[in-house]
Amino acid sequence: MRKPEAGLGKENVEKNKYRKGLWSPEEDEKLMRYMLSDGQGCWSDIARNAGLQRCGKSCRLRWINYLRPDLKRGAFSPQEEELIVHLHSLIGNRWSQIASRLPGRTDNEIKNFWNSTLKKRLKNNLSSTPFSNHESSDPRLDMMFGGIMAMQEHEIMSMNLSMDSSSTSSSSSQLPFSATGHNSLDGSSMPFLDNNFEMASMVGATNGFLQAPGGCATEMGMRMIMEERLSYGSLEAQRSMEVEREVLCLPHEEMNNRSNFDEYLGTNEQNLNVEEMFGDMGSHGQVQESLKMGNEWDLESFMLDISSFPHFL
DNA sequence: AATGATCACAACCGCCTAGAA
DNA sequence: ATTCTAGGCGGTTGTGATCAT
Repeated sequence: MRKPEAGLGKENVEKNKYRKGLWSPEEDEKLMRYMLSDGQGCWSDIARNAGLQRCGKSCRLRWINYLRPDLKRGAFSPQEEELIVHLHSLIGNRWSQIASRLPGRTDNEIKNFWNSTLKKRLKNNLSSTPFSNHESSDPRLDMMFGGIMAMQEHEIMSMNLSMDSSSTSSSSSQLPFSATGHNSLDGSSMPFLDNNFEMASMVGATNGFLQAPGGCATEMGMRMIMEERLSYGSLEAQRSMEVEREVLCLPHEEMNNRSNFDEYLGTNEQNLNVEEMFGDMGSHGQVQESLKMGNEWDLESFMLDISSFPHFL
């Protein structure tokens, strides 16, 4: 539940000047008209000049998420869904980054779609069998997932994974891993039992990406990544990883239709490094910081750790 | 028809960062 | 160097619509 209104301090009096809640068609029209005719200046000025009793922040949100002319409306296409799942498996809850690869879609829209639809769908897939009813193209993959999912809580906790899956505040979202070294893999937040499926994003992290803030990669995403790995020879595996890196740097135009995207995946062999990939995410320093803290995680150590489980490989 | 449950999505909140003062 | 402000982001909540009973 939302916190109750705080007392009537000066700040609250200031805040109360502004209207809240759903936007009326009149307000939409005012903002739209102002933005299309003279949409300049900071958002608080825009709010004032457009004659709205809204704070600038609210206007910004409304414009970005609803009024912007270039927004794509309607249901997500299967290609978009697939792309969201894939990108999420790689970078987690970085909705704005995911949205930047889906022209006409907003981070809010994708986040809502994920939380209300995709997450549930993936969860249902998971629960229909002891592990999943997903038919892997490679039996090794099913063994691997079976092994992972069969891990007991104490076994997982014994893995020296210092990751922060709390992600309940955006402060944690600013750090790829917990700056405090806090290991949130306690009994209350098992990576495979909550909605986040942390381990999947850890595998994503092996592609050269850091684990997403708050984890939140999916089993399906993990499978997609691992299937790609297994579908290539060892030499090809490296190329696959680079292709994934490329995905996150695709210009919008490349994503506009699936055929372009497929063609892109099939032909582009450029090398990119993490700095290039994440340069626009402002996380370069965080990447370095995370590595300094010794919180990095890699597939090899993951494989070593889980290879000791009796039902694995 | 009434009511409660569920869903989808709009909007807000709190935090962070960058840049200006 | 510090403070302030705007903008950006992810998490969370509110609300209307739809469905099930």
